[in-house]
Amino acid sequence: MPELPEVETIKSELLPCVVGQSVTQITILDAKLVSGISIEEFCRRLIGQAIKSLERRGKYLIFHLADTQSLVMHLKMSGTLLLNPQGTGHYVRAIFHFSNGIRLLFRDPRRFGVIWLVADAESLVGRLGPEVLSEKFTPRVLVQTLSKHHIPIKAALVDQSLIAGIGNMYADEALFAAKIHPLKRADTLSLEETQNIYRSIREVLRSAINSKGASVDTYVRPGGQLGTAHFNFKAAHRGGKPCPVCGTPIQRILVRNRGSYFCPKCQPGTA
DNA sequence: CTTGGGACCTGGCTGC
DNA sequence: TGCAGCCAGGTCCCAA
Repeated sequence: MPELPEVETIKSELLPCVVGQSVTQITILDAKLVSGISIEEFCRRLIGQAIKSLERRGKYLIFHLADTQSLVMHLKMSGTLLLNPQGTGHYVRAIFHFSNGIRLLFRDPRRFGVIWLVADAESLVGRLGPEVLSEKFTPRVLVQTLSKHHIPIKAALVDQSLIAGIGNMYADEALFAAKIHPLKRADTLSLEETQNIYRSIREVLRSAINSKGASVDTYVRPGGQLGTAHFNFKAAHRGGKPCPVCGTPIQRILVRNRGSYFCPKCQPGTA
């Protein structure tokens, strides 16, 4: 599942291959992939454009183009970007060719991913909250944000309009590390609990970036290698398995209709 | 306005 | 073996 560490890894590994290059040819294999404009217009406006820079914002990947348009991609759950893979393989929804001969494939079995070509990327990412790893996201910001919402802390952490970048699995990992029950209401947390969550979020995400993301499902790096962050998971996707701290079986519940894993002994609480 | 839950999508896995 | 049903989940949309 591409969350912040996965998209950040993709950005870093794509960057040296595409920045400074121009798009020479595009093949769209799934008409649903491009949002807002026709395939014809998409290709006409994009072909010949040089990639000026590559940026991650939340879980969005933004290719800034020389003419100030932006090519924006969201991989959603099963999207991956592959550089010069051997063969083509299944589930490829688009192929981009670059002036240096590189081919970039958008592979996406569940077909949730979306691509936009927009004049201003802010129209898409402007509603996101502060970047979770940026200097703007301070403990004080988290305290103020959480105090305004009477919703489960797990739901608050994955709400991109509150904080940009945290997804389902890393929210579970951060709450495990902070020993907070996922259903505890955001506005009922103590200052100390919130500060623990803040530290845990940053640590979990930085560690996952160092591990090049978590290959729990379809995620692979652009070169095809797996990430290794999932080997460090203590709660996420470990239903029924022993808690690494106390041995109690990790429990799975639904929070906002999303599978949520936690240790009922280390993260006591409420419901 | 706030909060909660379903829809979208499909491959892989489990259990009868 | 075959098949129904569950599970993965980011974001949008609608209902209470």
